Order: sequence, then structure tokens, then C-alpha cells
Amino acid sequence: MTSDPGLRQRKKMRTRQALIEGALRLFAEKGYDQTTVAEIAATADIATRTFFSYFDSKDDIVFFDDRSRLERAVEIIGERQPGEPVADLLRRVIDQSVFADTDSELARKVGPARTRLIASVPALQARELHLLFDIQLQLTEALHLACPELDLVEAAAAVGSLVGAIKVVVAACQKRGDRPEQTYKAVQRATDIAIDGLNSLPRPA
Amino acid sequence: MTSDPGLRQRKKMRTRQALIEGALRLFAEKGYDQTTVAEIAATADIATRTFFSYFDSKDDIVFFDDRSRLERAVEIIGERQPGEPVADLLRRVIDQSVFADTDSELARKVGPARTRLIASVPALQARELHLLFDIQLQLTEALHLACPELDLVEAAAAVGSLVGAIKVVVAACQKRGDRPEQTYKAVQRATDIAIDGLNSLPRPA
DNA sequence: TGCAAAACGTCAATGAATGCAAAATTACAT
DNA sequence: ATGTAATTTTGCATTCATTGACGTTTTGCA
Repeated sequence: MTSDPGLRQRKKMRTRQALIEGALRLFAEKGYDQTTVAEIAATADIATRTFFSYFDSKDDIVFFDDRSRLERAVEIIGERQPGEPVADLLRRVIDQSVFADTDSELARKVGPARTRLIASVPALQARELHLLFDIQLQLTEALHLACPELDLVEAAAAVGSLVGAIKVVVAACQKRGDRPEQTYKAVQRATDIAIDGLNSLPRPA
Repeated sequence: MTSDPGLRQRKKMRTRQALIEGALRLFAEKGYDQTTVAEIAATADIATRTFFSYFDSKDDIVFFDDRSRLERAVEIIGERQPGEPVADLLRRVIDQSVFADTDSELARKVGPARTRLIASVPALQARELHLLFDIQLQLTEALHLACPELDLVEAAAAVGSLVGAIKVVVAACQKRGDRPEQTYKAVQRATDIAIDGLNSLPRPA
């Protein structure tokens, strides 16, 4: 039933891909604000108006693989082994969906450049946080379903606490200018702190 | 030095106040998207262009008291008693700055309406999350300063974990349609989970 | 009073986003 | 192959937020 891409679908796919690549290239070359939607559309040979049938807004194009990342995450949660501790499960979700290059080669190709881009454009930061927030709500539902022992509030707290810790830690590291190596270690530490709780933090001397 | 409001400052204050009240009234009456900046400016008898010297953007006006909330929070962190556990300190920060009516009467007056407004307008949700994120980074610095036993990563994880848990839990409650009473209890639970860690969650039956 | 700074306003322009109706393209059945 | 229905694309007009440049008005202060 779903095997047939069909000419129409294939063409759309190609156009979409072209838009993503063109947009990211332009953003890298001239900066996000200096790039107009009309220019992006031109790279894929479509009318400006048509751009908006592929993406709801100019900033959406930067987060083209969000949906597939979320799906991957929900899938992992759904495959939870009964009895598996929530902490372990979420740990897997983190590095297999958030930090893995989910979307084929494209995601890997744009990875670092995109990170820098988002960090430098306030509008993109806001969009990312909004998407991430929405994702957390969906993960909450998935977790609640997969773990009957958790009520909705507990599931939400688990997701929010872990994701929140990581997100803020990563930002703090970037702000400080840490290398990826160091940032990665910080993420591990953040994960541990969320899992073991604030009370596990060092006490005053 | 700072005692003299001066005519100029007082006038600005009054205009600012008028803009806030006018804007929130219009948003409540006709909705956020249906209200133009020109209309908001008109309620305070200023030119449209001038609006942007009071607020950087249309959505900024909704978060007029964010700055003062942050300042309150940083202040509380700065007054930490040496030896006070981080968890206790952050608990105080949460209910004395985030959930208190910081900004005089105005904040109280618009409180519930504003919450509903933000929840119903995606652009405002995104803006709120962005501001909250920025606030967390500043709280991280403050906490790191006030608690020499915590390195920057630990401070960031503490703030992110606690705030993240609460934010997601509140959203989940609102989505479910909980009453304020219930939501409040959920916030307490979220706080406890962040403090005690994900491992404190119930185990599978 | 008179000057410099701070605010304000006018004008014009840019660019994102959306609604609409016509034109082009694709899918599908005959 | 052909006609028809469904889907996409497009051009066009419009609305509106946001910004820059520049002149005018107010206010603070010497």
C-alpha cells in the first residue's frame, strides 16, 4: 500500500531535498537573515509561493529532520523491555535519537554547520526550543504508555528533567567555548545528575 | 544617583505601562494575531515606529516582567546561606520568583489571562521558552558563583533538570486540563523527582 | 536662557506569510 | 490514447512586523 512512491511523490522529495540543501548552503554563505525565501526557492527552481507548501516558515527548513528523530525516539521507547529501568531506557533514547545522525547522510553532512547556525540566530534558537518542547510532550506520552508504573506527571518530570539538564549543560559548554569532546563528557555528567538527583551533588566543604 | 525618576523617566514609565495594559486588553479582546502593533501604539498615543523603542518586538510586550523576575531569582541565589543544600536553595527560587507575583499589581492583574494567551499562541510559546532558556543560563552562573562546591556543569545540570521537569509537567497538566490546584501539586512532585533523581521513580510491578 | 542629548515621529522599504483563483501537472479509468 | 478528477504550482495582491534614515520636538542641565 505504501510501497509506491509514484512520480509525484518522488518529485516532491527531490524538490524538498533541493530546498534543504540550497537553503543551508545560502545560510552558510550569506547568513540566515541575509537570505530571502525567494532566493531559497530559486535554488530549487520553484516559485516563492510554493516554498510555503513545503515548509510552513523560513526557519522550519533548518529543522527538517526533527520529525524523524522524534519517531525514532518514540519507537525506542515503545520497544522497552518490561522491567527495564526508566533511566536506562531514556539513556538509550538520548544517544540513539538526539545525538545520532538519524536522517541518512544529509543530517550528518549539515550537522556541525547547522549547530553553529542555530546558535547564532535567535529566531532559530527560539524555534528549536519550541520544537524540543513539543517533542518532550510527545515523549512524555510515549513513556507513560510504555511504563505503566509511571503516572503522567512522573513521566513528564522524567523527560523534562533529563532533557532540561542536558540542554542547559550543552548551552553552558558552548558559551564557555568547550570542545565537542568536553561537551560530550558534560552531557554524560548531566545525565547522571538528572538520574541521581540534585541531592547527589557535592556538598559544601 | 538613581533616586530621581525625572519627568522624562516618569513619562516613559507611564507610556510603557499604558502600552502593556492596552496590548493585553486588545489581545484578550480580539486575539493576538488580530491585533496589530499600530493598534497597540494607538492605545498609548504614540506612533507605530515608537513602539519599537519600548519593546523590541510585538511578542516582547507579553513578557514585560521577565527581567524583574530574573533579578529576584539571582538575588535569592546570592543570599544563599553557606552550607544550605542546593536543592533547598532552588526550591526557594522557584516559588519566590517564578511563581510569585513579582511585578507589583500589574503582574497579578494579568496573570491568568496571560497564561492562557501564551498557551494559545505558538509564537508566544516559542518566545517564552527562549526567554526561559536564557534565564536558566543566567541562573546557572549565579548558582555557580554562590556555590563554590559546584562546577559550571553541575550548576547547569541542577538548574536545567529542575526547571525542565517543572516546565514539562506544567504543560502536561494543562494539556490534560488539570485545575490549578492539581497542577500545583504536580509541580511539587516534579520538584521532588528532580531532586531525588529518576531512580527514585516507582519500579515496574 | 540656550545647548546637547534623548525621544519621538514621518517616510520609505524590505521581506515573511497568507488567501485566492487560474494554469499546469499527474493519476487513473476507460 | 484520451478525458476527467485530483493535486500542485504559480502569479498576484495584501497585510503586517520590523528596520533604517532623517528631521523635529522635549527634556535635562549648565
